[in-house]
Amino acid sequence: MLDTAHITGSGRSRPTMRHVAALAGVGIKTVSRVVNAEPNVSQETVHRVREAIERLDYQPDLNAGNLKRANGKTLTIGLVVESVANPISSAIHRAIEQKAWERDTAVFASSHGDDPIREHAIMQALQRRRVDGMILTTAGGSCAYHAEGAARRTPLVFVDRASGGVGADAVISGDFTGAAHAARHLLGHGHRRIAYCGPGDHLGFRSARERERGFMEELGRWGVPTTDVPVLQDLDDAETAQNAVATMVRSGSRPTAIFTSHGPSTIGAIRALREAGLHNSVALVGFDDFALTEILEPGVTVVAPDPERIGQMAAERLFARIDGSRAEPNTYVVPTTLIARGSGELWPKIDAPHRKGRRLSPHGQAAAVERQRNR
Amino acid sequence: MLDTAHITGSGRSRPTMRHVAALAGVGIKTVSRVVNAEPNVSQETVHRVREAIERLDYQPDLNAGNLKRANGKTLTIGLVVESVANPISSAIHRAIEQKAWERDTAVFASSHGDDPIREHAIMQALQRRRVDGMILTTAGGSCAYHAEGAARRTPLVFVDRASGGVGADAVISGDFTGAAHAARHLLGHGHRRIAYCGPGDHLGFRSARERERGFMEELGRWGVPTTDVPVLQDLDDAETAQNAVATMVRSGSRPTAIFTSHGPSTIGAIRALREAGLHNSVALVGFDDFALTEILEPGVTVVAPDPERIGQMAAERLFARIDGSRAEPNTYVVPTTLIARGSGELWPKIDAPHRKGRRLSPHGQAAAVERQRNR
DNA sequence: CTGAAAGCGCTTACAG
DNA sequence: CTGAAAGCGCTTACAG
Repeated sequence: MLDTAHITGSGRSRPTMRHVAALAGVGIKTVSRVVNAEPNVSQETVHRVREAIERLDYQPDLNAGNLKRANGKTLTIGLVVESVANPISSAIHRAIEQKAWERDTAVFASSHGDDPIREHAIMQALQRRRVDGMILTTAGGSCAYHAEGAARRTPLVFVDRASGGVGADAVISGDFTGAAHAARHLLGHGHRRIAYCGPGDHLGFRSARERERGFMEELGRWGVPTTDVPVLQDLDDAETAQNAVATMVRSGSRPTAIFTSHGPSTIGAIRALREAGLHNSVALVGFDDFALTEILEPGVTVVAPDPERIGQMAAERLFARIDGSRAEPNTYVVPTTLIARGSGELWPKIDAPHRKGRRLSPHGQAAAVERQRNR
Repeated sequence: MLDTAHITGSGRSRPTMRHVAALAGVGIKTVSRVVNAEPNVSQETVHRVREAIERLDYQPDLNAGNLKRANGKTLTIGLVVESVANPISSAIHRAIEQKAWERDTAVFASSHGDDPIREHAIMQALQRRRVDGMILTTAGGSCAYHAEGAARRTPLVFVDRASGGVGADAVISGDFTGAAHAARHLLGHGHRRIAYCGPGDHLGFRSARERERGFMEELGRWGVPTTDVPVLQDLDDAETAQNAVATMVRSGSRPTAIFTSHGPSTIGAIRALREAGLHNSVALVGFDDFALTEILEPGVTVVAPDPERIGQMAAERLFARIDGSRAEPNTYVVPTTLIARGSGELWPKIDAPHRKGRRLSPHGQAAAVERQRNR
């Protein structure tokens, strides 16, 4: 008997192609043709089959279809990030999803919370689900070899954080160039004593190191010796950053400007400067952008990454691989944008021998939001 | 021949249970037992099979397994929201994903951009993929009947926006109560002339209307006639809101306080008040919370929803349905929290006959962040 | 403790 | 233009 609908207990069982075929009075192959819009079916048959599909509210089972389908594709991909709630990750997600939608591909999204074990478990699960490919912001750690293994079978693209030696494409922000741009911007506004504040690199991410390098090398080019740079490291969250910056600005050798190399340290620095009443005296440029920074006084000058572009490119690279590309794995760098909002355009107020007597520039007025592309 | 690995062109084909069985010298059912940790396999056999799995790097195909599996579950669910990049949605997503992970369930996430057509297409696609259930922030529109149809076959829970008449569970914010709380807060600080600013409800969302109702009714209870309330509607984005509020505060009958009923209108109001130099004179309470509101001066008092809790509850409801619950569909309301940061604690500076001569309360000093649970 | 047969809902490769 | 047979990689229901 075909009609098992009324004997299965839990919510009538779904109709299958055979139900449709029986109702339309055709073979299942004909139903398959209609469902997949294949040619060589008479108008009238198409019509009858469509009617049966409608009547039964038939929905083809994609998973069953994939099982024998020639190309072996499931039209699904997996996205694995630290947290899907992170603003940058979710912007990346949105962009990837759009590209995927254009290819009828669905996106599994999940968070590993920087736990390499969980990252590995998630990737295993995705492979068991036979995703066509994966996009990964890796938790790093010492489990890179897992990714290596995965990449052998399933196309893999790294986003936002580098591939850590795994032979796969990666799409990341221009950390080095962006940080150098920030340094140049502050140097150009007369600062020579500029503090570096950033997170630790205990997770082994390249980003933090690259930002520090970019910052330091630019200072070096302008003749500022590294030993003259106050460095606050391991500021992993806003509170730690706030305390550290507060201590620093209270000290004798207060910097005239601060570069913060990630969001939390920027927020901490903003708070510390406000609390000390120095937010209009000590210049600040932060890496990473966030909401409301333009409402503060002064507005916060930032080096903004471009998560939409990162997501787009990652999706493009992944789909190219899925389509069979055998090109050498490459790392793609998406340029950042320096957005001047005021805090980064303050001229040194104290200890500025090289620009003695120079006053605040008009940019210090905060309102002008000029955008400069970094090269 | 079993070993087709070296003859398939595109990246050696994956090993199957039969490959493992052949290598271990057992039947495929035995491999199946080991993979699924079923009992009644000798220690030694388990060991041999495990070794073969390891050697071949075998990964069971979950989709194939699901095909005949008794319970018919795929251990996947779908999340459909306006945009996965929206902070509230992504926080909800994170919470859902956590609950799902505990059940070995993977989450498809996608955005409909408030397009009902796309919403429908996404839900269709999810059903073809045989998700066990769906969580939906609906685009509304007139396509509610689609959701109705979907809910008949696949468990469905609405989040963040109400179900619009579809007989399904919903988990939403306490819009009415939260807005009433905001009104009460401002009334309690001496305000009687309080403006309402919010988005239009052209999309048919209940939230906007509920927030307006909650606000108005509370005013009514305090003896403020509705006709005395300046109302700015259709402020769908920050820019529109900024212009409208700017015009309003320049007018003769400026309100002493403003309630903004969603994020963009709050941002617009903040900008307009700052531009007019009134941010320390006109009180402001906004619905929805966002980053950095505590750094502004004064800090922005908000009625904050609880997306984590919303996501958790939505997942709990969905999984209960998936597990067979036949309870009456219900709408669950997650309470909001009023976070006092300064802007909502300003006392009226002009036109405050009922509290003549009363000065700024100490709360007006901004720093104190007191949290009050609304009832 | 173990495995051969049947079948999940489709697609493929054919034969009419 | 159409459909019967075989098979995708597993699980189920049995029989040993």
